[in-house]
Amino acid sequence: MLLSKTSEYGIRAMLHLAGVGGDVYLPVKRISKDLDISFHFLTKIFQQLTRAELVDSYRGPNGGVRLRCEARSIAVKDILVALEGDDLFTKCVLGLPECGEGHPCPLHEHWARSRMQIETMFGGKSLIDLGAELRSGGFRLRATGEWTEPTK
Amino acid sequence: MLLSKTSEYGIRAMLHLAGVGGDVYLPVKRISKDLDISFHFLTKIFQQLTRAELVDSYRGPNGGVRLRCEARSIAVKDILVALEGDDLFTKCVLGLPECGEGHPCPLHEHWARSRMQIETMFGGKSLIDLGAELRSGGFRLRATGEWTEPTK
DNA sequence: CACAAAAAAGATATAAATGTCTTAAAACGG
DNA sequence: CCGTTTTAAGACATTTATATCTTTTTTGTG
Ligand code: FES
Ligand code: FES
Repeated sequence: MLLSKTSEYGIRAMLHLAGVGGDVYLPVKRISKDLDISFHFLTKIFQQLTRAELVDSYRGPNGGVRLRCEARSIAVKDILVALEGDDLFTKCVLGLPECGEGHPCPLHEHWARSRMQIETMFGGKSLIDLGAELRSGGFRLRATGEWTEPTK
Repeated sequence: MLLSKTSEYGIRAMLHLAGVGGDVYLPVKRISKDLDISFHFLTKIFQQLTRAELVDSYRGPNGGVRLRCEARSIAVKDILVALEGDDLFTKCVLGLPECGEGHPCPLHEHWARSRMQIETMFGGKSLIDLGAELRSGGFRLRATGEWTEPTK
């Protein structure tokens, strides 16, 4: 309910890249196998992330995708904004137009606070940091099995 | 992105009922006009809420729907759970099965905390209280125009 | 009983999200 | 220059969410 499949897959894939780290290109095919996500669907998602300049892509043998060097401090929030826009961080929880103090819905005050906490949660930690935690072990990015650096 | 239209409409309609208060039945037709929501769609939503025993319904002239007397302390969270299940309050933010400390995703610790704050936010205030605030004025439940008690 | 009001239920239509398949373009290696 | 690997792009299929329309059942009123 909270996030779309597109966002879920996108975040998982980006965290996978963050775990690998470095400046090597990882083929989308590889990622889709490692994380058990539909290859073609994931391709579309990475096309969006490439256009949003969060990843570099390169074609041909030894090609693939990797985190952008220039934007290594990107957070999960940036992925969400690139894939879905910033609705989650700006819109009225009841779907009313122009959320603001001017004409609040009955939940506005409460939601505005929650919304900020969510924004901090998604925005507070960089992919770099999350990638390091991932390498330190004990986390997963797919249904079963702990995360491990992809071999080859 | 956060809530479905079903949930948005359902919450708005229930808050409208809470604002009216009392034990009078309000026709769905009336609510749909007051809040500018598709009548037939809203009907389906109230059928769910009736089955979930959050509202009483009554057919025929002077019929309609009203908040259940027995469940006057219901919160927005109860509406959400009735209409969409408790995924928002239990599931992994990345969509992985069996969210828990046992096999956490990289966001688990962060999300688990946010999730609890969201649950508190939606669960903390009763519809009764929100209805009273609504009557005190200054809030809206539709695109434009402050909320007012429906006449007739 | 006849009629109108209203929820309940069912059928259908439309739009959006998700998923799959095919072709094209870029890059590399012989 | 040819074949392979890879992203990019486009076309299509399936499923789910949203929306509308029609029919049935219950209830009250005259
Ligand atoms: S107006 Fe509804 S959350 Fe701001
Ligand atoms: S496992 Fe992902 S939020 Fe708990």
